[in-house]
Amino acid sequence: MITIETSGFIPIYEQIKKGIKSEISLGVIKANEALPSIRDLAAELVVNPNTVARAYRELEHEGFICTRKGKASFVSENSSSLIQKDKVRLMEDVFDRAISEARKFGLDAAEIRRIVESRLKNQENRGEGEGR
Amino acid sequence: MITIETSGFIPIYEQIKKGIKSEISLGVIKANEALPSIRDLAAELVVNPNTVARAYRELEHEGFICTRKGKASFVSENSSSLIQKDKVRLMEDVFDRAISEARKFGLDAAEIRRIVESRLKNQENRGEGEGR
DNA sequence: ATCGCTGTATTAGTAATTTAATACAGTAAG
DNA sequence: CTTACTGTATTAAATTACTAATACAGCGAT
Repeated sequence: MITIETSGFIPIYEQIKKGIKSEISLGVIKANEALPSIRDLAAELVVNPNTVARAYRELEHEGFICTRKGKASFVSENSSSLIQKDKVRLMEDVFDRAISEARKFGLDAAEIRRIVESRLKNQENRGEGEGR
Repeated sequence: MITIETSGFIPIYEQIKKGIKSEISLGVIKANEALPSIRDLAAELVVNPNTVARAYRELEHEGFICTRKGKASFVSENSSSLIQKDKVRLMEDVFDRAISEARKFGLDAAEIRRIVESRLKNQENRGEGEGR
């Protein structure tokens, strides 16, 4: 289930893209399976169909899904390996950003490790599947 | 030195706010010292003065700096303790986001620790003071 | 062919960010 | 007082993301 954060600065179509990648990565949607239709997903997320369409269009352009007009959008055959590479890059990026932000505030490696540990524990206690 | 990322999704005034907080936190600007003038900083960052003014206005509203019209904006007397609290909150937020993103892709705590370690090492090797 | 679903495309409107050009007001030095 | 610097305020324009309404085109079942 994809969750949308309207309060942040991250565009909805980016959140949708990341959400789809996540679901492919987790095997919630498998290769050659159909994604939800643009209109359905838009209704579910309470978002404009065009916003979902943009996410799908970009995912197609990046090779993760392929689209057959009139039928549906499908997870690409080779999505697994693509996602795998993308996942590594994505995660490196995410933590690089977090760490360099911490560095900007003068935290050293030890303090960063401490925070990560504390947040890992904190999130474990608040139930597994909850995004927020 | 504050760096602005125009390619991202984060508003410039937010980046400036974070940059100032960082410099206060690091002691680059100390309590009761004057910040660069709005026009100077705008020229340095190649940004509109209004954008810097907005950052200053919000920082003042949050209590980090105080402004004397006709003179300059100064770092607040009690900025240290304020920043300290804000820093903790900010860092928790940053790593919460990173971790919950990782969780969305099915990474467990061990894998997250491994990535954090690898990125910490990676950034050490690429010189200390570099943001990117 | 018609109906109902799919994705696609176009156009227009709203909201937020940023830019731009000004004008105003306080401070300090000449 | 004049000059030159501070921050502040206002208004308009440009840009971008998102929303909204609508039309078009492909696919498949009836």
